[in-house]
Order: sequence, then structure tokens, then C-alpha cells
Amino acid sequence: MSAPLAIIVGMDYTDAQRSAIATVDDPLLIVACAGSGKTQVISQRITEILRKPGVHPRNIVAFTFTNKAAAELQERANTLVAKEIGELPGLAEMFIGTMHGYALDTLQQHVPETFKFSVLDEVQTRLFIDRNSSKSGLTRTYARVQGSPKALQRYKDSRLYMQVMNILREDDVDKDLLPEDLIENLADYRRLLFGHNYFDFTDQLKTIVDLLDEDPADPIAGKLVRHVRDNIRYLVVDEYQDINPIQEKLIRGLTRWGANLCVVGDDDQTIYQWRGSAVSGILGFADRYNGVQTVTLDENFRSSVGVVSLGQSIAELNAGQRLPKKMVAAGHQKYDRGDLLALSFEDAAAEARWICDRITHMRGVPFHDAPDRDPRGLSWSDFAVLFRSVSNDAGPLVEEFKRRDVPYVIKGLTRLFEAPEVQACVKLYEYLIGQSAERNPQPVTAQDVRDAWLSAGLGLTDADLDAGMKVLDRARTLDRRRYRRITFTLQQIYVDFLTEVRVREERVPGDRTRGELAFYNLGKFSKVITAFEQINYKSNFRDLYERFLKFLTYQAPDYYAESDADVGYATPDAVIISTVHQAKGMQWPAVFVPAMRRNRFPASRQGGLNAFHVIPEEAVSDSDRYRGTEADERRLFYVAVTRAQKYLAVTFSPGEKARSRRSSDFFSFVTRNPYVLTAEASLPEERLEPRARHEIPEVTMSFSELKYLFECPYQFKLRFLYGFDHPIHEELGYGKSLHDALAEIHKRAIDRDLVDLSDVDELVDRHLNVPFAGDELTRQLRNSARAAIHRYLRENGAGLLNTLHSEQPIRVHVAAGVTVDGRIDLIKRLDTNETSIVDFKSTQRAQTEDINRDQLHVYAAGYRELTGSNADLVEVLNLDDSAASQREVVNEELLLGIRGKIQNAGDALRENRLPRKSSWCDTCERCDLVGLCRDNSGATVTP
DNA sequence: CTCCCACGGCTTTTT
DNA sequence: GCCGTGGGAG
Repeated sequence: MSAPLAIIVGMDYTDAQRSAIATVDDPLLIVACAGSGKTQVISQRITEILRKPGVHPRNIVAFTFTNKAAAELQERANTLVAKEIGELPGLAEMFIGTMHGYALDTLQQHVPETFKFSVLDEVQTRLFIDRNSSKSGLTRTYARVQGSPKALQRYKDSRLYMQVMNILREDDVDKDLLPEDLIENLADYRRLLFGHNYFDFTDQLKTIVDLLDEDPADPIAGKLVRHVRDNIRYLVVDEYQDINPIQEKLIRGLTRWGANLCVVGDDDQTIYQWRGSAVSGILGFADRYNGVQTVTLDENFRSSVGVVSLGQSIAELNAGQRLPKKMVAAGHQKYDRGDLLALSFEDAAAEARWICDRITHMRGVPFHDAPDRDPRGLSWSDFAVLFRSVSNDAGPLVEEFKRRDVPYVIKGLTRLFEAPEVQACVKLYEYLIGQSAERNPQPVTAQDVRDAWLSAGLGLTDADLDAGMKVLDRARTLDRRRYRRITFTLQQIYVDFLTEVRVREERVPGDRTRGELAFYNLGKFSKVITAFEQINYKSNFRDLYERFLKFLTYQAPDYYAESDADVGYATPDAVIISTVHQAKGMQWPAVFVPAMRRNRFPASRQGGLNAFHVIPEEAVSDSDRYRGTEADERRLFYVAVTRAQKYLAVTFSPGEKARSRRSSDFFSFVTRNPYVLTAEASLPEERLEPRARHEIPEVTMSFSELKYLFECPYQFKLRFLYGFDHPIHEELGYGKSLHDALAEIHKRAIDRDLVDLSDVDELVDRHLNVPFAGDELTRQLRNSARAAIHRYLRENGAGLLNTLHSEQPIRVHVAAGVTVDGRIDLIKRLDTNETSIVDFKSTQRAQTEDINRDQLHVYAAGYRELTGSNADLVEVLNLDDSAASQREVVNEELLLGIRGKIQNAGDALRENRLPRKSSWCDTCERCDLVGLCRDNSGATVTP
């Protein structure tokens, strides 16, 4: 569904594409129109660079905007390299990913002080700010509303404060124009994050950007700077039009030592302005860098001439604010009169009816994916309906689809907290304190809990709930005054309850997807609990339930918007309903853009308190862009229109509200286009058997995910597809701390800097991070960490100079679209001159993670892809108990077999085949989610 | 036809 | 909190 691979592969490149591919020595700006084969060109260009003598994959860094785009580029580049160069050792060391991912990875490879840091997502950041409402600066910050300053309030304004903190760090802010106390609050906030060993999203970038400015001899930043100086020779930045000032600074920092820079983007598709991006970035690129070559990919291989010229005319509305270019159709889709429609309807229901009719009629219409391909009949998944606002406008269409049994998938805002099973979850915690958290609390009784769960449609019975209520009543009678600190009960109560009521995916009435969706929502709720518990672990237990419930009531619903489409890797053959934003980068044979109403598309600006009531407007240049302009809306409309390959219907029906009764100016603009008809024309008569475009979803697994997948596919599903979390453990982080300390020892050993016993205390202090342990336990853990490192140095210190790699990234690419990513703790040469792969393990304080021979051989396979040769040994080194270590010879047969096993696992994942173990076994015995899977009643399988 | 004012309603989302 | 709408005055 992404760029037209099929169209380009096997074909020659255009002159423009060829010149983009061949320009690898000068700074390059690739201006890529919609559908111009951008991803393919980038991949080919990367391949050309890798072909150059003396270039190692680690010399190349490529940034994408999202993880999804990264996976695609990764896969495309891997495929090309395999085809054109063959096996290329060390390919895993080429970085393709997001800027945030790069920042974190690189910091944690080269700056030991950050090894223990973890990243807070948006929800956790907000929880963190509220938890520390004064220390974070929140309640010491003032918003100036119509002249009079008003302090920000805990809970209520934390989201706003987060935005303020982000803008201050990400944008070019004139510090002289900021109030003094705001600058201090920002410093306090960053100190607070640092003190807790956290990065928020922004601080990852901010930290690396600041360090990259330093001198190569700097004691802290030096290693990082030298790494960049000595390794990075080619930097590629995709979606450059969406880059904001701090990201630009990262690019500067990475190219500071002369690396080649190539940026790729389309100024007409700048749609993330609320994140601080500005079209001016790409417009001024050629002026900011010396000797820039510009290549414009203006041929659109995706769409017919009708769609292309309509798109082009929309882009031209922004004349003066865009790069001069003219998108032309490459003629890969034929335009027929009647393909493009602009229709008005009496009301939303009529509009929905027509869309539904049209889709049903068009099913089976012959469609050529490419000019030289045999036609296939259009199927459900070839249709997309793109809304400016799914949450506001998609209702009538969804109703119609349901009524007519048209399969559909909603991407966009479907709210987690509106799902009945999640509302039932919230009831659990309301019951624990006896009332709801609203301003006028409603009493919540046992009967209310039972009703909520019975009506959630999970197939539970009264008897199940009898058992479940016992869990709640036990928790309720717990004397919370006796506990000074939280004892991580929220998740435990949840899992215990689900276990007692015996929820099972298969018990959910309806078809299989209904059960999957329900479990997906329940799993997400587990994640919600984790987010809360992680931030509030050192709070009073007394009002824990109350605060959690307030969080559930007032904050969480805003954040957890989930899409049904995310369940599993398998894409269903269904009509896509999506926001325009989420459709970026996609294409469909037929696209509908309904609800073209005034004040909706283009959207009217939102009022209310915003970041610029806190930050003086004049301190940020072009601060207007955060709020979105009409030009931004036109770009968004351009994105919507250019998703269509052949059929496009832009439609209007009056909204119910006064402000949306009239049609949008965009709609009348489309009406005037000569390629567009304002009345439906007849479709071709011919129909073929509908055949969905076959898409192979890309599967990338981490080593630990693969470990679960090998061990028990259903456990994998519960954890990684549905999202059920382990309850937090007091000693959590200990094993990671040991790993980090050892990593520093080995990295220093590679630089010929040997750690000795006298350094151990300092080393442990730097890396120990056990946030959930109390003082006494922390002391104990510190002591055992010291003892373990002492023991390690005594037993292995002599061999440290034989360290070859520490935390070495590896990747096993077994087949098209199946990849395993991971790191090998240690690779060393033994006295016997053999190479050994070492995985560290700590039994004493961390959860036992048994590693079996299969898993060890995954590492061996990774080593092979890294170096092109085989390791001799694989070992598991037990840090607490040397006697429990294992060491074995790499088994050639297992090594060959492992790729097949990984591929099978990947295929199973793609086909959503993730069954339970056939009977109760050791894995079940250790599994903390077994209560969601089966009873331990004999050896029989629960349905 | 223009101006003024009261009132109603309120998007998108990545890391 | 702010913007768009539309009724009513001028």
C-alpha cells in the first residue's frame, strides 16, 4: 500500500530518479512529489553507497518520521542489498529508524551515564509532571490570559505544561524574551527527569544535540562525538518537510564532521506543524547548506492524470509558500471520464448510503495495479474513506456499513475508554472506593460491577462474577493506612480478577475478531495500569485507588485512542475508514473524501488556553505554525486527494451544527476542476472476481519477543499483541543494572581502559537503577551488585582485553519481511583463540529467563550475519552463580535450522496463528498470565 | 449592504 | 479562550 514498488522494480529509473540515486557526494535535496517512488529511490541510493569501496554499513544513518516508515525502508533496503550486492556483513549496523530511536540508541552505546535511563511516553510524562506538580515547575508557571497571570493547575493543565516544555526545548526560542521563572522551571523540570533517570521524548533529542556540540576530548561527550566523527559518512533524512528546529540541530550535529547529507521530502505534504515543523525548513534548505544539488521527482506513478492534475491544482493554491514544481502523471493509471466525482447530498445519511452503494457496485470492477499487470477485481480493501475528523464525522457511515454488512476497519480515533470492557475495568476501581470520581460522585455497588461485566459481552456468567467479586472484596478490606508506600496492587488486582472470572478469548460471543478486540482492549488497560504504577510507585498507599480512579476518569481517556486495525499483523480485506493524517504514505484504487464542510475541512482554529499563553509569542519565530494555518489545511487536502490511484469521490452533506451546514471552499474548488463530474456517470459493465491486493506485512521481532514466541505463542500474543504487562516487581531493574555495568567494563576494555576492583563501587553507583525498591532493599541490591561485579572481574578480568564487541547490534533477516533485531551482550576471543558469544544472566535477583539452545543459536546466526563467519562457542554466564553457567559449541545443524524456525514463527505471526501449548506444562507453571489462558485442571485444554 | 454583538461549539497526532 | 455565525440595527 506504500510507494509503488511493483511499478518500479524491473523497470528503468527515470532520469531524475537516476540522478538522485547517483548523487552521493554533494548535499542533496530530493523533492519527491506524491507517488514518485521515493522509498525505492532512497533504498537504491543507499545500496549504491554500500557498493562504494571502503564504505561500511555503519557509515550510513537514515531517518524516517515513524517507526512504520522505518520498517518499510529497512525492508526495502535489505531486499535491494541482498539482490544486488548479496550477503553484506554488518548490515545490522546501518541505522534506519526514527531520530528519537537513534538518539536513544547512540546515547546508550556511548554515554555510560545514560545507560540506565528509560523513556517516558506522553501519558507517563504527564503523570510524572502531576506527581511532582511543584518540583516539575507546573504550579509555578503562569498563563497570561487577557493580561492577568494565572498559575497552572495540577492535573488540569499538565498537558499544556508538557507542550510548553517541549516547545522551549525543541524550537529556536529567544531566551531573552522569556520570563526568568519560566527558564528556571524548565531547568527544574529537566533536573527532575534526570534525577529519576528518565528521558521524555524531547529530552532524548535535546541531550544528544547538546552533547554533539562538545569537543571530541570532552570527558562525557567525547566518546559519542568521536563515534560520530569517525563513523557517520552518509546521512539520509526522509520526510524532511516535517523536521522541527531541534531535529535540524541533530542533523547539523551529525554532519558537523563532513558527512554527506541527503534530505527527501515534499513541501506540499507538510502536515505536522503542531509538532513545530515548518515548510520553511525544506524551502530554505538549499540556502542553509553549501553546494546543494536539487533533484525533483515530479513524475507520479501512482495516479491517473485526473487525480494528479487535481492534486497539482490544490498544491498551487499555496503558490509562494512552496517549491516551484509541477507534478505530472506517468500514465500508470488510465483516466476515464467519471472517475473523479464531486457530489452533494441532502444529509449525512444520504451521503453514507451513496458511498456504500458505490463501493458495493464497484466491487469486482477490473483494476490494473500496474500497466503491465493483469487486471483483478476490486475488493473491499481497495476502498478508503478519508475524513478530516473520524471521531466527529464518521458515525453515519459506520452505521451504514454495519447495516449493510460491509466489512470495515477504522483507523483513527476510536476511543479505548468507550469500549464496554474497558468501562467495566474502570468500574472495578470505582467499586474499590465505593463511588465514581466525578464532581458529583455516584455510589458504585457490587451490583454495578456485575452489571458492567455481564453487559460487556465477554460471555461471563453470574458464577464467574461471584468468584471475581471475592478478589475485589479482599482488596477493599485491606487496611491501606498500614502501608506507607504503594505495593503495586493495581495490576495484581486486575489480573486476579480476570483470572477468577475466567475470561477467555474464545468465550467472547460473536466471531473471532470480537474476542480478539476485547482482549486487545483488556490488554491495553493493563498497560494503563503499568503507566500509572510506574510513576506513582513512591506515593502514599492511602489514597492510591482514589488517584488512580481520577487518572482513569480525567486523563487517560484523552490519551488512549486505539485503532482496531492494530490487532495482529494480518490485514483484513475490509474498507478502510481513516483520518487524512493517518493515510499519509498510503494509496488505494478508490478513495472517498466525505463531509467536506465549512469549518471542518479546512478546520476552524481551536480556541482555549494554549502554550502561547505561557510562552511570549515574540520569543518563538513564526509561532503561528503551531496552531495550523489555512495553507496547512490545503496541504492536508492535497494529501487526501493524492491517495487515490484512479477513483476519487469528494462529497458534501450539510452537518447538523450551524457552523457546518455549508460546504467547504475546498469542495467548490474541486467542483470547478475540468476532470471532475458533479453527477455520477455509469461504471464499466465488466466485473471480475474481487481479489484483494496481497500484502505481506513486515514482521520485526526483538530477541526477547522471539524467545516468548518460541516458548509459547499464546503467551506472546497476550504480552505483545494484546499488551498484558507483568505486575511491577520491587527488584525490577537490578538485572539491567548489572548488564549496564558490565557493558561499561567491556566498552572501556575495547578502548584499552581496564576497570579494576577499586572502580567497582563507583561503577555500581553509576548504573544501579532500582526505582521500585525501598531504601533497605536498595542497599542490599547495591551490595549484591558489587559482589557480582567483583566476582566477574576476579574470574574474567584477565580476559577483558580479548573483548571484541559489547552490546553489539545484530539482525537476522531470514526471509522477505521477517527480521529479528537484538544485541549480543558480549563477543570475545578466548585464550584458545576461539570466538565466543556471551549472554549474561542473573538468577538471584531478577526473574529467571531461561535461555535454551535455540535462542543461543539465534545469537550465533546474528553473529554470522554480522561478520560473515561463524562463532565457535555460545555461552550463558550466570553472574550470581558461576556453576550455573553453560557453554557449548555452536552446532552447525542447529545454526542452519534456526533460520527456518524463525521464518515459521514469523509466518505464524503474520497469519495470526498463535495457539496455546497443547497441555499444562512448565511454561504455564511460570507464566503469570496463565489465568487468562487456562486452568490447571488436569491435562485437558480449556476451550 | 455593513457593522455589531451574543451565542454556540470546539481537529489532527509522532516520538 | 477564541472564532464563526447569524440576527438585528443602522
